[in-house]
Amino acid sequence: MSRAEEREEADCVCSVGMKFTWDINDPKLPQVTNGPTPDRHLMDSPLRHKAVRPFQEWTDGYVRFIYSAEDKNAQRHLSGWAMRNTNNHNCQILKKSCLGVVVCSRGCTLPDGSRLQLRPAICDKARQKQQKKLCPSCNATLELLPCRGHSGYPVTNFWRVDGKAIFFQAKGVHDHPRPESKSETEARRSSVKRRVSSPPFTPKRRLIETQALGPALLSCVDPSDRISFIEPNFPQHYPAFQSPEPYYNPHNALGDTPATLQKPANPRLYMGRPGYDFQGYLTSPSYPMTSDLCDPSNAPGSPAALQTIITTTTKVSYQPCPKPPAALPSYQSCPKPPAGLPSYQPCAPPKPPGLPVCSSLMDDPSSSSYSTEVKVTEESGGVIKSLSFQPEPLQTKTERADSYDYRYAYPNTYRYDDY
DNA sequence: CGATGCGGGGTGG
DNA sequence: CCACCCCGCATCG
Repeated sequence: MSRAEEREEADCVCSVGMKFTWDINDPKLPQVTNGPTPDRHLMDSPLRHKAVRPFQEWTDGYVRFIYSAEDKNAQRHLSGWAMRNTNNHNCQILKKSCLGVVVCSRGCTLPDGSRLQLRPAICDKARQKQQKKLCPSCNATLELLPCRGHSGYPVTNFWRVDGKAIFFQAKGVHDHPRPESKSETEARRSSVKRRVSSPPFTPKRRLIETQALGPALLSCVDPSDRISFIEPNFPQHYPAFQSPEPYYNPHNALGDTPATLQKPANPRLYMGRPGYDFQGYLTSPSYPMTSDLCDPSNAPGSPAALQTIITTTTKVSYQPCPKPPAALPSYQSCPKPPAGLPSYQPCAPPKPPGLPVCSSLMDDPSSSSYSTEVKVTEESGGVIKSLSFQPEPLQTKTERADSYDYRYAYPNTYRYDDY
């Protein structure tokens, strides 16, 4: 996607020519084009045609994407972050909230210099079990760093199928390191399984596997197995450097996700946890925050004000899962879709109560760059703005010192684009 | 075994 | 009312 196009997508111009954009709760969502390029002639319409984009595994910030209904990853509502289903009592919009990341309570450093960042099990039960395990590196207990990136609550992701597209909207900025991607976790799991099932201990092979999957994979291994991981010469690609993409391919048979479009996590996110710095992140390229609030009245870093705007969109202009019985005659009930189909698929003509007026959310500006720190600065000039209290990316490397209460230390980091 | 979805139900603002 | 959370149930790989 060209620079110009990126710009156009992030076109929340808060002025006379205000260009509205969609919100996951909108009664009517933009139509989607097949091609990658938006229809310029309809740019001024809230319902202007939009183009689908390649799947984004690691979304962050207040962003919105439109994927092709054929996109396998989108169909599965995947995310690199560990997201669990959250009941929002709306069968048309699937809501998921972030579980955070599991880390070593002692914050030890792995052989490769990185830190343990496990993917929290989605299943509650499994997660509890997971937390009882010990750090594969230092034997300390594991700890779940909850996500509080959305006004103190976990970052939420919303999915909605509409027409030929799958709409995705995220709210909040992850205030914790990335966990392993889902595919990595799965890979590790199967790897461990293989190992267990094959008696002959083969150090060589294990090392190879490890290198392929990254240090974080060391985690859930049996303590007895641990020693083999303390191998020197550990590849240093995890977590920050690796592109999630390679691991995603297994799920990406259709190849709708150009690896080149992947972007790493933003180092700034972690300022929220001063006690936990991640070298990997800090050295990784950054990308401009994907905030998309454009209402000047929110500017002054008032989480409260911000929340107002943000959460406003969480509610729906839709009927919560229409119940067949009395009431809503004009609505069909949400019939259970045939196996395989998400039940939140549109099942009734959308009802438009309150039109979510320009939710002041602009369209996924995040996609605007997969560049490096420097480049970001260039591009963002005048567009991406940080709140005054927000330190520069690299300054976020708060020394973790000894204190470990990195949880409630700072408010969320917000960013506003396109004032 | 878990990942996912669904949806009933409780809670606090 | 709304946004969140918890929990159990069911399906599926």
